[in-house]
Amino acid sequence: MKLEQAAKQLEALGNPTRLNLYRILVRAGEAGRPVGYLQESLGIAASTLSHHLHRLILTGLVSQERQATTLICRANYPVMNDLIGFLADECCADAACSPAAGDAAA
Amino acid sequence: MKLEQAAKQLEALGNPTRLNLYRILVRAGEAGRPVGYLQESLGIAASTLSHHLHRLILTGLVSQERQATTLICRANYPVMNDLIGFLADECCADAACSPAAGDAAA
DNA sequence: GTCCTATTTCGAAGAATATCGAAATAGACT
DNA sequence: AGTCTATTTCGATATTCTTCGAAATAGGAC
Repeated sequence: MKLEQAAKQLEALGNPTRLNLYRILVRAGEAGRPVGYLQESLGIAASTLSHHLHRLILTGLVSQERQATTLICRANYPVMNDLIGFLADECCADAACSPAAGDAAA
Repeated sequence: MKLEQAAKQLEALGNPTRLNLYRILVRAGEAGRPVGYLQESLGIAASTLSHHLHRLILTGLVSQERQATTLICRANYPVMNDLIGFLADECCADAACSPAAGDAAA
């Protein structure tokens, strides 16, 4: 993954409203959630939600599928995994990276 | 980790300049890198770098140590690990989350 | 075709961000 | 004290983000 791409995805998740939104979708699993449900859960204006959703979709973290008049939103797990992979990769590239590595000083 | 905290850290990493900066520090390992080195590597104004560095430090992702007139910056691995853990956690909370899980529908 | 629900797009206002250069501070050396 | 290097703080500007309500579109039901 390119750094620019990763930065865009991190930025997309780096907003409390969007992270919350994304979390709901992640926890919803393959079933996904309709936009209306998300709007009620988050308690924000529909237009605001649409805006955030759009950003999440642009980065590939979320996808939508139409079911009649309702739009179902789903978290895109592979994309999330790539992103986590990027972070972990950078972290472990040249350095020791264990959760409790307190004495790794040169 | 709280969602607000995670969002702040993700936002901090969600800027190409800062992600690049952070990557350099991560790859530098325990040795860290002086601010001046980072400035040359990134090719940005010292004041701009200082600003970004400050944001990274505020979220706990980076820490500094003074060595005479030089400030050494280091990536804070445990914080990064917590963040990755948060993402992975959210991802795997209620849903199957394997890199190639294409048929995990309910 | 008209109506109804679900969702997005438009337009706007205020807040926050990214960036820079100039000036200020921190620490060491003479 | 004076000077030199390293880094931050200040002040300003252009850009981007967040949020909303109002109006437009998508799809189905009568």
